[in-house]
Amino acid sequence: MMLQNSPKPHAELILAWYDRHHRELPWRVSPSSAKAGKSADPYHIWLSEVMLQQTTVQAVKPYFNKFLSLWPSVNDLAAAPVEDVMAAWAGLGYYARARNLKKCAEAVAAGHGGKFPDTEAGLRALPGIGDYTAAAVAAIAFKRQAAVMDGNIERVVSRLYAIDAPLPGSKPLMKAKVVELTPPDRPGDFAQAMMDLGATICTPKRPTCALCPFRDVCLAFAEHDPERFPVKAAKKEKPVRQGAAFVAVTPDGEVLLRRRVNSGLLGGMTEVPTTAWTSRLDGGTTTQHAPFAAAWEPCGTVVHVFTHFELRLSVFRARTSRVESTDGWWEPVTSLDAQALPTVMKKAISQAVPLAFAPAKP
DNA sequence: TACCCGTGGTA
DNA sequence: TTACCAAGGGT
Repeated sequence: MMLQNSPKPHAELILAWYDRHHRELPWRVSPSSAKAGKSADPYHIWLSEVMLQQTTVQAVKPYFNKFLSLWPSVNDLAAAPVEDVMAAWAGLGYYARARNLKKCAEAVAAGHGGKFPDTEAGLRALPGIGDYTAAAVAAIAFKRQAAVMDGNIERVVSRLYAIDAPLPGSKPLMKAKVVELTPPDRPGDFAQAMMDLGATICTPKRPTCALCPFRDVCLAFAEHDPERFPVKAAKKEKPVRQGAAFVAVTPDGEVLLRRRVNSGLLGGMTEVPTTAWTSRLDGGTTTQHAPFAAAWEPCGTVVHVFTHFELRLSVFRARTSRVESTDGWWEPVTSLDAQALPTVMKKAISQAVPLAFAPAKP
C-alpha cells in the first residue's frame, strides 16, 4: 500500500517559488549565488533595510547605489559629516532615519569594531533598528531563525489564515503564525520570499492568486475575496495647515537658506525662511512674518502632502541685497542640488525661481 | 497606546 | 482626482 503524500509545509512551497521567481535587487544575494558560496554583506543589508522602511524598492535603488559609492563601508559612513549624509538622503523622506543611520554607523564602528552584531537582540539595541529591521538583518545577513514581520508579510499571513481581527491589534497573532512558518535552514530567503510574494503576487489590490504558491492552502482564496484582508482599523482624515515661504534672491543669484532644528518635522534639513504652519493664517498680512522687510511679491502656492497633514504654502519672492542674517546663509542657486533640501522646499524654491533645479532625470 | 514622521507611484 | 499605501521607528 502506498504511503499517502503529506501536504508540503508552507515554507517549502514558498521557498520553491522564490528559487524560481525572486527579484534581482542590488543588495540581494540570489539563492543560486548563495549556493555558489556568496554571502550577504551585513552593511549592505542593513543600509537597504533602513532605506526600505515605508519606502518602495523603486525609490530606494538609486539612493542605495549612491550611498555605497560615497561610503563603501560602515566605517566610511561613520566618519562622514552628518550634513553630507542628510544631503545625500534628501528626497527619500523620514529624515530621522538618516540621523539614526549615522548614529548607528558610529555605534558599529566605535563600539563593535566595525562589525554589526550578529544576533537579533544585539541589532535591536542600535539606533534606527526596530523589531522588523533587527529580524530582517539577523535572518538575511546572519542566517538567524528570526521571524520577520512587515506590511507585506502581514498581508500574506492575514490572507493565508483569513484573519478577521483588524490591524494593528492582530499583530501578535500574525507574529505567532510567522514564528511557526519560519524554517530553520533558510530564514532569510523565507522572509525575502514572503516580501517578494506580497510585492508581486499577493498585492493589496487585485492579487494574482492564479500564480501564487499558496493558492491551494490559502483560506482567503478559498473564500473568494482575498482583497478583504488585511482588515484595518479606520483612519483619521488629514487636517490642512497653511503657511508662507520666503525666497530672497540677490543680484548675484544667491538664496537665503536656514537649517531646521534637529528634531521633529524635516528635522536637521535645510529650508527657506517660512512662517509657522498652522491650521489657519494668523491675522494681518503674511509678509509681516517675512525674515526681513523687502518688496515681497506673491508667486503662487505650493501644496505638499505629509503623512498626517496637508500643507498649503504661499510662496513670496524678493530681489534684495545680501542682507545680514543671524540664523541663515546665502547659497548660490547653482549649488542648491548639494543642499539637504526636502522636496517641499525644492517645490517652494522652484515656484519662485523656476530654473533653480535641473530637470529630473527621465 | 497613539501619534508623529516624507515621498512618489498607482488605480 | 482622490485615496491608498510602501521591507517602520521613536516617543
